Amino acid sequence: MTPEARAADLLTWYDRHRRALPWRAVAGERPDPYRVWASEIMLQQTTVTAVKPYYERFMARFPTVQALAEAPSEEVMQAWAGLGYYSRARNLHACAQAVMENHLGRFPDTEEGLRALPGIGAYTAGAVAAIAFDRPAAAVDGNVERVMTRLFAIADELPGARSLIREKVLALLPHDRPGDFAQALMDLGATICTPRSPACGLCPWREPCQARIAGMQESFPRKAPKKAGVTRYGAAFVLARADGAILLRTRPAKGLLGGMAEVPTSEWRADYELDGAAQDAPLPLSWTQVVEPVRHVFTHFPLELTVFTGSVPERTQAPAGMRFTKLANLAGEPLPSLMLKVVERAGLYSSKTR
DNA sequence: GAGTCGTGGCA
DNA sequence: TTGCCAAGACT
Repeated sequence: MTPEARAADLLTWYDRHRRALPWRAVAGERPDPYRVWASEIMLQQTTVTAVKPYYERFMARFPTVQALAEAPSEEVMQAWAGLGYYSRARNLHACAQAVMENHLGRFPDTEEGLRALPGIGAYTAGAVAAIAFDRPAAAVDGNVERVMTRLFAIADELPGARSLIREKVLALLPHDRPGDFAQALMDLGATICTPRSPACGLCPWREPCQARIAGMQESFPRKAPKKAGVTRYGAAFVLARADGAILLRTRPAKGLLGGMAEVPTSEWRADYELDGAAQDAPLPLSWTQVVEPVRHVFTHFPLELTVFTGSVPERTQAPAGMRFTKLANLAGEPLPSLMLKVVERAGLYSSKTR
């Protein structure tokens, strides 16, 4: 079977089974590059289910690349709060500004041009070029890696196998409908060629699939085992002022939770000693330890924060570099999920699902 | 190439 | 409950 015929089988399947997604143009209509790009950034390492509500709110709030570029960064971070990987939001904002300043408000329509923008790597450049501009580009994400390693029974471990996978995708690219081909490959991976219990019986590529023929579909792709991180510990201080405000500060722009809001905390270390926690408090006063600590799991380490609560009179001024925010205005702060958990554990706030 | 960087859902 | 991981980029 020729590569063209193989691609045609996938496109036929796609025409029947394509998912309707908020950022996806209806068949036959030209997608908005801004919306395609924004959705691709949000979808990096993030499930469709998690992205949907964020995407809708984000588009309502920042309808155009110009609106996004002109927005204050705190507002962008607030809109992203809870989605994770916050460098994406910082790069997203920087990218919008670069598009306005260097590209007259239009996204570049080539992989190379897109790849040069902040936050756009090999995958996203290919995806936007293909989906938004119908360029014959390979968009190799986790779905595509899974589909291709199975189709060709590629036993090399990831990420080493990426270049080979990319070659395989390029060899299959149809000269018409490359955008649909990219989306079809991802839909196939997301709905049929799933990590566990793939629905091979429904797959348009079940016959040529080398992994399925060997009965080994679930053993692809092969990945090196990742090592577990060491748990870190620390203290978090929830200070309530008599007027119903709590003490917050902004984290440094780069690094973990960069640019996001937090309650004051100690350092987070594997050997943190709770006995001396009072010395790490933002103010010297009578702190009350909450019995059950907040547990949170980051990608590379688990964290256990012991929460301390305290209260101060209404006239109290915030220490340098910190601020008091009314609980009623907490939703306007760029609080990551971890910090929402901390404030909830202190008994001061109850957040609905974001 | 390997480490950093979030979160929530699910088996 | 614990472990795994989802449309990756950057250093």
